[in-house]
Formats: sequence, C-alpha cells, structure tokens
Amino acid sequence: MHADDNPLLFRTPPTILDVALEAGVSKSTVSNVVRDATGVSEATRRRVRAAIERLGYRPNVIARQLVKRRTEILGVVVGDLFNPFFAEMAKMIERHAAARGYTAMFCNTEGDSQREIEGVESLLEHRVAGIVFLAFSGESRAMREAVEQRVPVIFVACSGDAGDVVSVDDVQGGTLATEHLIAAGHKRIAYLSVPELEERSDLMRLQGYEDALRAGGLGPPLRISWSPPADQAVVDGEARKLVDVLTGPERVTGVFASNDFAGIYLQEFADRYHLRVPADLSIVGFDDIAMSGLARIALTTVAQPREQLARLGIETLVARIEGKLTGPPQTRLIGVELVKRRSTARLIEPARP
Amino acid sequence: MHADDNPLLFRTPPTILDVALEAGVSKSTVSNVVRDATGVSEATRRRVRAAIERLGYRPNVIARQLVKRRTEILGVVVGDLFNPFFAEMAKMIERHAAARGYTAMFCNTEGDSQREIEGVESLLEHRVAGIVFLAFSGESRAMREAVEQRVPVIFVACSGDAGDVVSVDDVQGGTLATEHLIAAGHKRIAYLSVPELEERSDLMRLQGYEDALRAGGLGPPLRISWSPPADQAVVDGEARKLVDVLTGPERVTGVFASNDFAGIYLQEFADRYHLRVPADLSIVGFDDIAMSGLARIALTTVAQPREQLARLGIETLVARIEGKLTGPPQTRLIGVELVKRRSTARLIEPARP
DNA sequence: ATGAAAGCGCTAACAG
DNA sequence: CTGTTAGCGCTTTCAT
Repeated sequence: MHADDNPLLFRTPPTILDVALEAGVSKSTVSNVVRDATGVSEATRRRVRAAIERLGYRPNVIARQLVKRRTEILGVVVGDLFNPFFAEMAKMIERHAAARGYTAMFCNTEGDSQREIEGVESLLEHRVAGIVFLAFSGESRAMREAVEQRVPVIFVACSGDAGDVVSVDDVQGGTLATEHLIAAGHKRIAYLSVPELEERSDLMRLQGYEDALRAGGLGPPLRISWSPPADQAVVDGEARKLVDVLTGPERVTGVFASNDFAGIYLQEFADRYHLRVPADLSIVGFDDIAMSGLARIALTTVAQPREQLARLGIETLVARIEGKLTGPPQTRLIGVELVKRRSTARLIEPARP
Repeated sequence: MHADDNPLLFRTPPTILDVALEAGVSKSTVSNVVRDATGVSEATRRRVRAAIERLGYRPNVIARQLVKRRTEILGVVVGDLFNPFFAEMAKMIERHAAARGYTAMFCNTEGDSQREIEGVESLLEHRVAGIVFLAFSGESRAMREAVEQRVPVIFVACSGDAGDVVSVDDVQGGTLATEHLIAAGHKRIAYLSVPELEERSDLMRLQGYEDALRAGGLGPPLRISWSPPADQAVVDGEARKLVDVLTGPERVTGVFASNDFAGIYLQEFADRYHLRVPADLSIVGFDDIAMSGLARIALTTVAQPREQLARLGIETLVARIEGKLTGPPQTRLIGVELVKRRSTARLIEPARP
C-alpha cells in the first residue's frame, strides 16, 4: 500500500499522500478531513480518520506554514529567566499563547543586546507570527526590519515604540514607592538599579522617584548602580563601597530598588553587614514576585499585575496578527499598587542637638 | 527589478528569487552564497551579498526545513517555570542549545500530564529535532510515537525509559539528606512531597529516605503530601492538619522535602505557626536553587549541579540528533552534595523521665 | 563557476 | 462530494 511495509520501525513519518493511498482517496480529501473542512461525506471522513490512526499520521506543520506563509509561533524575548519576575511572566505568556493555539519560542537575552538581536533575528527567520518582548534593550536593525516586514510586536511589562505596549505605569510606581518612604520619615532616599533591568523601565522608575523626591522637598536624587553581590557600586557615577553609602551619619536610610530582585539582594547585603532591615534601612522593591511575599523576605514592593499583563499582551498581539486590530501602536498602561510589608518602617531619627 | 518598488513599506519578505533577480544570478548561486558553499567566485559572492543587504533578505527557515526534512529546533518540556529550579534549568538549556545553533521551543506542563501530551504532540508536529524533558510524568501515546518516529529524546534531571537520561542520583540524594537529619539526632523524620514534582524523582528520593531510615534503625517512614499553602496534608494516605504533625510529643522534628520549593514553603508554614526552624523543626531540601542560599532562607539542601546537567543533556541530545551517538539509551547519573545551612540543627531532646 | 529542474509536504483554487 | 493542479521558498543533483 504505502512505501514502508513495517509501519512501526525506523520509518520516515507518513505524509498526507501515504494517508491518501491508505484510505484510497486523494490528498485534498485527506487535507479536508485534517483541517475539519466541510464538504466531506461522513463515510469518507471515517475512512480517512482510520487511515490516519493506522499510520500514526501527524500533519507536517512546516509544510503547512510554508504554503500558508504564516506560522502560529510566537517569539518571546525574555530578559533573564533567572529572575523570577521573568520566569513567572514567561509562564503566563506561554499559557495564554497556548490557549489561543500559538506555540512559544523563547529567547533568553540575559540583558545582552547582542543576544537580543541574534534572538530576534532567529525568530524572524523562523517567520514567527508575532513577537512578545518581556524586556527590550533598544532599537536595532533587526527590530526595524521586524516592523518593516510587518511582524506584529508587543512590549509587555516594558516599552518600545515599534509596537503596542501593555505595561504598568512605571513612573507612578516609582512615585508610589518613594512617597511611601518619604511618608515614613526618610530623608535620604536612594534609587538602586541592577544591570539586568532594561533601560527604559529603569529610567521611568527613576523618573517617578525623582518626581516624588522633588514633590517632597527632598533631594538631590541619589542613584546607585549595583551588580549583586559585589561590594562596590556606582553611586552617581562614582565608584564607592556600597556599605559606606548605607552607614555613617549621612547614610541612606531608604532605598527604592528598581525591582524585587535587586531589593532582595540588597536586603541580603544588609544582612551580611549586620544592617537591620527595616530598623537601619528600609527597602521598597518593584514587581511583587512570589518570593517577596514570603514571611522571611517580606519585601514592601510595587505590585505588577502579571496575569493581567500577560493576558492583555497576548490578546492584543493576537488581535494584530489576525488583523482584528489595526492602526497605529497603542499603549496601555495599567495602574500599580503598593504592597506594604516588613522591609519598610518609620525612620527613628536620632535626637538632634 | 523585483515585485515591490517600495522595498521599505508593506512588502512581503523578499525571497531568494528576489535576490537572484536583483543580483542578476540564479537562485542556486544565491543559495550557495547564503550557505557559504564553495565554488562561487569572489566577485559574484560580493554582488549577491550586496543584493541581500539592499533587499534585507533573510532566508526562510521554514522552506529550508521542509526540503532538508529536519529542523534545528529543540523542544523543551518544563514542569513549571514558577519553580525556580525549572526556570534556572530552562535558562541553561536554552543557552547551551543556542550555543550549538538550536532554538528552544518550550512547553510548560504545570505538572499536568494532559498538557504534557498536547505539548509533545505540538513539538512533534513542528518536527523538532529532539526533545528535552525537564519533567516527565509518564509514558503516553505521543511519547511512544516520538520514539517510533525516531525523534531523539533526553531526560534531564528526571527520568524515563524512552531515551537517554542525564540526572542526579536521586536515591543517593535522599539518603544523604536523611542521614544528615539522623546524624543530628532526629528520630522522627518525615518525607514531604508536593504535587509539582514528577513521580519518578519523587519515588526515588523517597526510596533514598527509606533506605537511610532503615539503615539508621529508625522507622517507620512517614510520607507527607502537601500543596502549599494548605492547612491540610495527606500523611501516609490519611488527611491531617499539617500543624498537628509538627507539634505535640510525637511530633516530627526533621523533614526531608522532595525539593527546595517544598522546603521553603514548609519553612514559611512553620514561620506562620511560630515553629522555629531549626530549633523546633529541621528541614532539608533538594535542588539548591539560588533562593535557598539567601541568608534569610538558608535552606540545607541537596545540590543538583544544574549547569553540568544542562550541558551534558544538550551535548548528548545533539550527539544523538547528529548521529554521533548511537545504540541503546544511556543513563548518566551525577553525584550530589549536601549543602549545610541554617535550616537544620542538632535536635535538643527534652529530658526524659 | 553557474544555471535548470526536481522536489520537500502541504493548501487552495478550480474542475469534474 | 472528490480529484487535479499549481505553487509556498528553499536545497540539491546534474548539466552546461
């Protein structure tokens, strides 16, 4: 009947033609059955189904993609799966994509823009139907081409101007976090960022921090860049020992960390140096990853509604892909909430002379 | 020259034919240039390269896959990205795959065997070159067909008999963990597992636990199944309040948790009930995820060499794919080490009458 | 060194 | 209701 007499061993996967031969019909009929197209008699349908079953036929998505000139693969560009925020987002993105019939192809950029470009390049070669950026380090040639070639792009929990954006209001979040510290009586409040966070979100959270500082009559802003668990950090462009920033009379008493990952590692750093959190140092994070909610971590943080971001992100991207959404890129900003936990407390000022 | 006069807007991606026309050569020549094949004069090569650049041509991987009848996509079946162990493994697997020219396609099964089957099915339809299981819930039809159709399969940090295995010695790990508790004077030691862990690893760690218990003259084994953060747990098949197991004169003083995730949530549970870890309860985990190393968590645990697992796993799988490794499935078990931290301590026995 | 031609497995008109 | 046919964009002999 078909090429291989031993259908169970060492066979090359059966094709639609094998099924057609086996069922005694034409390729098209098999195709119609497989695609659940109308206009196939119930009898034929059954016969074809039986043949498919017998042969263990599985449609070759690649051939289908080639002729339809589109895939149902979504590219997902992730900052760093090591950071639970990305891992949790990645999981939700994958789930929503799968629910809508799309498969996810991941690229972990590890914050490296070269890897990001290569990743996008590879996604584009695979002709993904759309790209989800969970982190985006900046415009590049690959990006521009992606847009030119009309691959819909969405920025989820980050931002870029090549496509739709579904994100939180980073400025508002930064303000919320900083206001919380100000309200607790802190005067010297720093902004801490780690290299893993992509630049735009970083800048906007910094912006919110600066706004709040100014509004509170405090200042000047103090910006710390730190790669945990290093001893050194860059403070306002100058290399200093991090511990020096957190001790002494002029010490920083409140830190708004650009994300929970940074906040938790700062807390770890404080523990190591016997600085008490929150007695000596109050810390606010951003994201509200699961870990931050543990009693032992108890990080006060700005919560990102991850589930909502993922859902809206996929919804929007799929609408673009399927042509149900047209027009210029849309930005949808979701409000954030501060979750108060035990990493922040009212500042106990030493008595002044 | 080619179909679209405005190459920057709304164009369908240029094909190899567009490039050929643009460069004034044949498709084959372009193909030869793209694939860096020998036998193309330097002059032609340059002309073709220029045309590619001008048009922004990017080879269509799908067409290539169709004709070569193989992809360079690796399917990765992940248990649950929410668990940092999987997230960290996923990241490393992706990195090693990318380093060898393979792209990763992920399926998050969330411990659900139905989702696992659908995921594998989808991977198979996409004609992935191989499948990496980071979690495996059991044999299924899809699995059997995967093997029949000769898609190489590898089980990393888990096990199955349809392909090669690169994993740790779960029994040894379970023994190590339990022996540590025994050596610290604990008499009533329980084994705790959460539903997310796949069955085979679970069973083997349980086995190691039972072995150690027996060797230490202790017993009978006590097995707790718990879904954090529930109050109830199933203890030796019987539903009980978890807190009751951990309090009272006959209380369990040492727990070997089947993974860090479970261990950390048990610690959280203990904190909530004001049980002191390790004074009232010693906990040993398994995996050594980054979180366990934080001073505030400080979970004693059996470390899985994740980097090594990922590297060996991809190495082996790629060797199978490329035909450099043949013969029956191989199992490679890697030794584990106990990392002692502050979640375990010597048992202070109350004075006996 | 280059080109022509035959598919890879499938879908989608269009005929019958 | 079913079959025929013409590609999708690429690789790969085989000629030239």
